[in-house]
Amino acid sequence: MGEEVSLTDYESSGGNDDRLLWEVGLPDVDDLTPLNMQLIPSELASAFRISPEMSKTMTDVNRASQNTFSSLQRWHSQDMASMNNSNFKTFSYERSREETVTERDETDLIREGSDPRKLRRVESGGTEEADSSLCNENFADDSSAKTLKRPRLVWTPQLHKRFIEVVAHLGIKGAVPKTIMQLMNVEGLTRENVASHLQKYRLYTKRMQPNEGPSSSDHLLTSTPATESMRESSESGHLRNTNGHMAMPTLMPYQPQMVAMPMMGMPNGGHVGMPVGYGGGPPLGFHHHYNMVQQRDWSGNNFGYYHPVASNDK
DNA sequence: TCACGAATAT
DNA sequence: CATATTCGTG
Repeated sequence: MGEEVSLTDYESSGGNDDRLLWEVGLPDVDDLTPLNMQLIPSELASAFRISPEMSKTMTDVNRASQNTFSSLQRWHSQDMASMNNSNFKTFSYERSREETVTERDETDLIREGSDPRKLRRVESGGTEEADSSLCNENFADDSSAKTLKRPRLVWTPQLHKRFIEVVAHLGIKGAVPKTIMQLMNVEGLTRENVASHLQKYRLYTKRMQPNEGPSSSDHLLTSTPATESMRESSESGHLRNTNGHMAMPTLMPYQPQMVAMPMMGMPNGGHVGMPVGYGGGPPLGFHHHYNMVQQRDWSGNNFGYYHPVASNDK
């Protein structure tokens, strides 16, 4: 459950700390049941033949924590490569799957940690932000970051959803990589990542406009380029800021979480939200095929690689 | 110099 | 396919 939180803030760049957010509403330390406390009375336990190993010592607890941490940190580093065989990877990967399937929606959009390029984030406007959190880089060890190649980003349904939401709320006009990236506020996400995804998105988007109506199929396919009616429906005007940061806690016009997407494994049925601001009668979310094998679907599941950890979200 | 985005490359 | 990278352009 919430283990993914922010241990990975290697450098939370644009984001403001999520930690605060995560802390809000959480029980106080003393409100929590001590981890080393027995949850089941021994009599009861024995009655149900529950493991006799229930009482844990603080040491045990700590050890467990350590493990958790390590697994969360596993990425960084090329070591990943070396220790690759790792069960770590597999481990968390599988877990994410389970969790994802269930229903958690936003919560974790994220991505891994290391990050090569993002050192330069502060640009126009921003004065504040950055710095403070930037330096973190927990494991300064291996040079890390820059120079390192990060694993390919996998656009999980969550990420994609975020993406769609943001794009939808910026007009066609404001939907450019940098801005999108900023609004998504996902740790580790780079502009390139977004640009690439956006390119594909636009592609699908276009491919759907010209209505499939193969009407006069054969010839003349390119004839109807028209469809030019673009207009951004939503006045994207506000929140744009366009430049550094704007952390974002305040804006986000859209509701960040409306969970429950009906579309999960449906074949060609539902579509994800479509961009409200995209050309006239926008195409809907694209998704591809149906087959749950191992494909990813723009509308739903993907069983991908590492599923990042999370942070983000206002 | 930087960011876009189309074209290419993995 | 899905992503990443390159590269001409504004």
